[in-house]
Amino acid sequence: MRGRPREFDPDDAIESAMGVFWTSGYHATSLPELLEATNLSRGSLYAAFGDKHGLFLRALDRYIADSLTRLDADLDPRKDVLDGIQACLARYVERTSGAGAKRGCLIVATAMELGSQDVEVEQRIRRFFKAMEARLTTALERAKSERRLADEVEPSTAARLIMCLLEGMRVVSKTNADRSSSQAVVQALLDRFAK
Amino acid sequence: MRGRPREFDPDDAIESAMGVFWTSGYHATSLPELLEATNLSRGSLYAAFGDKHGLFLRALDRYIADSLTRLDADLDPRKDVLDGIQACLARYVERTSGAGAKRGCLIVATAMELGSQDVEVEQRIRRFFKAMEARLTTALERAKSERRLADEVEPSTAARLIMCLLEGMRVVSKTNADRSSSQAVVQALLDRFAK
DNA sequence: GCATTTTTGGACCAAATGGTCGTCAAATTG
DNA sequence: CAATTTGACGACCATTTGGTCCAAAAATGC
Repeated sequence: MRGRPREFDPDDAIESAMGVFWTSGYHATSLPELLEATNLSRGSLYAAFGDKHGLFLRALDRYIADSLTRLDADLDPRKDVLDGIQACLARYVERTSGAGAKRGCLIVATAMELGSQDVEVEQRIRRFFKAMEARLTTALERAKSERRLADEVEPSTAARLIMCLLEGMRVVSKTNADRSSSQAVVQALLDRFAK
Repeated sequence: MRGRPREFDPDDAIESAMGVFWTSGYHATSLPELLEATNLSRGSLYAAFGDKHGLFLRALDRYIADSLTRLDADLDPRKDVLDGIQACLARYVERTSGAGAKRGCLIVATAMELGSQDVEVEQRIRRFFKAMEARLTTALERAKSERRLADEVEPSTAARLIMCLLEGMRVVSKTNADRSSSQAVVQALLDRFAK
């Protein structure tokens, strides 16, 4: 027998929970906040996700998946490589300006808060950075083969550099958001690395 | 009348507290942990520092002061500019390798955890980044005037770029520490910006 | 030695924490 | 419809949280 079906959509709940974790971080988010955001009762939440930690992992997975989806869209191999990279950088400029800047990035915040204490989280963060680095490397290798990169620029190193730069922008812009300065930074980067 | 003098050194207590906050973050650090690390009783700690938050601010101030001191040592205007910048970068490579990498950076962690919720913290973090950016800018301007910088490199933009890159390295290396890769990144940076 | 001042340490507190559980409602299936 | 499975809800729980307070001790200055 199937029994009574769920009244709520787990995906919606995860999405809502993600928003709270994103805004407040893991430890600073309390169960009551999660319950209010998801419109769930304690019982339902625990039945569906195990516990706070389990729900957090689901929310983190969602955030990571979204990020990689966007990255893949920007670096679409059917588009012009440099345009793709530029689009990717532009997205980060956008995210490090205005209201979005203050909210920061769930991945960066989680890496710093739990990265070295929670193995399940650590795995996920590590994989994300590996994936991001790999995608950037692929794009840069393509650019290189098309002779669109400055000489002596090694794709995998440049990929790591760009990744670090972008994540660092998210950190700094948490308190020192400045669109034009972010803009100038990525422009300077392109000027130095692209032909 | 003077009354009974303190039995402990507040600076030592701050130092110990800083270590705990550095390892665990603000919210994840409990009073008992702080008491054990500082060897203080509740009463003494509250009399001396007000509350957990007050102690945290003192610890953060200490960490920031130490960081700026090191930066000033590296970028000493009496030394060769490029050597100074190189030393500064090398220090970050060191800090993003091995055990230190997992511990991360208290400033970055705090920026992400409290940067947009705690005004006193926000101020301190903002000032730190401003200070770091200013010092890098000054150094780069000096390099520029000595014609040691690649043409078209604008000091203040490059300073912001380097700062973001370094802080980003601390984020990424929290879970993906790799000395040779950090090394390669800063080398690539220098290759592209210095003459 | 005495009075005063300050520190110390821990008992104590209210509030909030994450988590469990039992009861009732609801939908499905035969 | 009846039986059964499952979900929803909120009361309840032990623990831990950050914080207060007070009695005792210790060092000072007179």
